[in-house]
Amino acid sequence: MSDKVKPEFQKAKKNRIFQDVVDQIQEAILEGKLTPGDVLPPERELRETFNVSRGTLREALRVLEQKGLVEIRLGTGGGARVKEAGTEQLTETLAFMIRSGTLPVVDIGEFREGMEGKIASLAALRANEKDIKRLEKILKNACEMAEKGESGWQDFLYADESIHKEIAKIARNSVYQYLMNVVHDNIQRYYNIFLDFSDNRLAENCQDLKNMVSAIKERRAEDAGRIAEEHVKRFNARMRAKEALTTQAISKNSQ
Amino acid sequence: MSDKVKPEFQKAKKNRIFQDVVDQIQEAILEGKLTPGDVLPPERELRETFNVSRGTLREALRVLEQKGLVEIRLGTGGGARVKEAGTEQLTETLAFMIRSGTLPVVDIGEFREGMEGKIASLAALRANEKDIKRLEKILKNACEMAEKGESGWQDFLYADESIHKEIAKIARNSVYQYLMNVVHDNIQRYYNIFLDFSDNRLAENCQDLKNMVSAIKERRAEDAGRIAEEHVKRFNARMRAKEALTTQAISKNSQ
DNA sequence: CATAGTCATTGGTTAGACCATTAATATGAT
DNA sequence: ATCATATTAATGGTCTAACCAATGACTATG
Repeated sequence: MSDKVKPEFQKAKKNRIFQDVVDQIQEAILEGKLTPGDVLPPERELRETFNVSRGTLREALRVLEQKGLVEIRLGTGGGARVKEAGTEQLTETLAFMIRSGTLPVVDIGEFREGMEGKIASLAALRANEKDIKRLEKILKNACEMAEKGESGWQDFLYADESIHKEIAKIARNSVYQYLMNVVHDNIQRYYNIFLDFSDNRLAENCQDLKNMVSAIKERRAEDAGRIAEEHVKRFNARMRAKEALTTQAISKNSQ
Repeated sequence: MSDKVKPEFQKAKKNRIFQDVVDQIQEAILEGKLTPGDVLPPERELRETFNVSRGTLREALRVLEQKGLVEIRLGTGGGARVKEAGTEQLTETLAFMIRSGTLPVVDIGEFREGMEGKIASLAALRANEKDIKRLEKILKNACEMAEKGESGWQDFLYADESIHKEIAKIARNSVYQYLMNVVHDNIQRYYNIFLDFSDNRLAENCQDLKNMVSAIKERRAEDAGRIAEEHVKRFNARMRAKEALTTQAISKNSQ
């Protein structure tokens, strides 16, 4: 039955020397032989170590830099520093996939429904008093903005974003927190451009937020999750409707 | 209130020429001026177009290649081809973050609980007859393997993976489907190494799968989601327990 | 003591050459 | 005529050697 095993190997990309250099340095980082903050020797020295030309070495450094593994500084005391593993790289790639349509926005929206629900549930289970206080403070601010009507609209959107991200933080799961941020920055913020005051239904949204925070405060995890999910679901439905209208208008114009 | 706006600009990375070349080509791809399959002119020609040295141009190409935007072939008729936007890049980055511990495995496990639940629910809503048939076929195979006891264990694991991925496909959401694959390949497969026959509780797992498929078939979305979530939750709990034991044993050894 | 200038270090860029791989084409044996 | 083999042109991969540009430390000068 071993013929069922899926190899999933990577194509052994030619004998490219710079790739070998990349692999060696990357491996050193993964094995902890190089840790964040470490500075690699100057290019002219590394060139000798690896016994490659400077050009080849630099191609390797470009790849490592693009992978987010090292950061390169200019001038005296400059050079390639091993970076703290971060999420910028992932974020950039995701952003590109969204912009280019590789990930359909409807799918992302739907994904967000489930994610926000789960996050709210977890937050309800894990919030401490300090968390609740911060949350209520932001909420108060948001609703004040909402009450100002159209003039407070932009600020409400900003406060709304803060609340969602704060809840993600309270859920204390780095994966959810990261995805939440990236989705918000690439989808919600994009959608908000097309929103106008009437779309936003400030009072309704504000009430949703209030209910959600209450549920979290009172540790009603299921409720919190359900409210959050419904909240996002309604938003998505409204955006889809708007999108359909836009598409319709465009196809009408192009006739 | 415009002082509240979060800029989130990127550091204007110095006057690096190759970066400018990267930006221009990337922009051309995003704008559709370059579409997948297009072949860029040879390096020696591009060098003149951008008025840079070949070395600089090649550094730009390395970055574009690393970003997954182009693929470079050798020999006559070779060159840089614009690639179909894919997920390999994202996958590689994620795999690195998991391997390096940037994303804690417990967080990923917890994330998976929610995700698998949601996927099962969606699958229940969207499965057609063909989907169900495929699913039942894989299920039957999996359970036969399970009944063989220890000898069928490895095959059961493989069939189990197939079922989960098939359900993700049925859910018809590219984001969930992608995340499911990446998590499975990087976490589940990793965990499986440490599993032994007794851990796997073949009969219990098989029953879970049966219940899940039934729920999907009968469009009981809530049930399907709950069963899937519980299934993963139990698995995670078992792995955490095992991990704690291992850690304990290690610290005992190192004393 | 402070300010401005000098200089060594290190990444960024250029130029030109040659090597290695690939696919098309020409050549030759059967 | 057909198929195998050798040639060749196109193109990426690598090397060498030089010079430019930014940076920070050191030094001289007021």
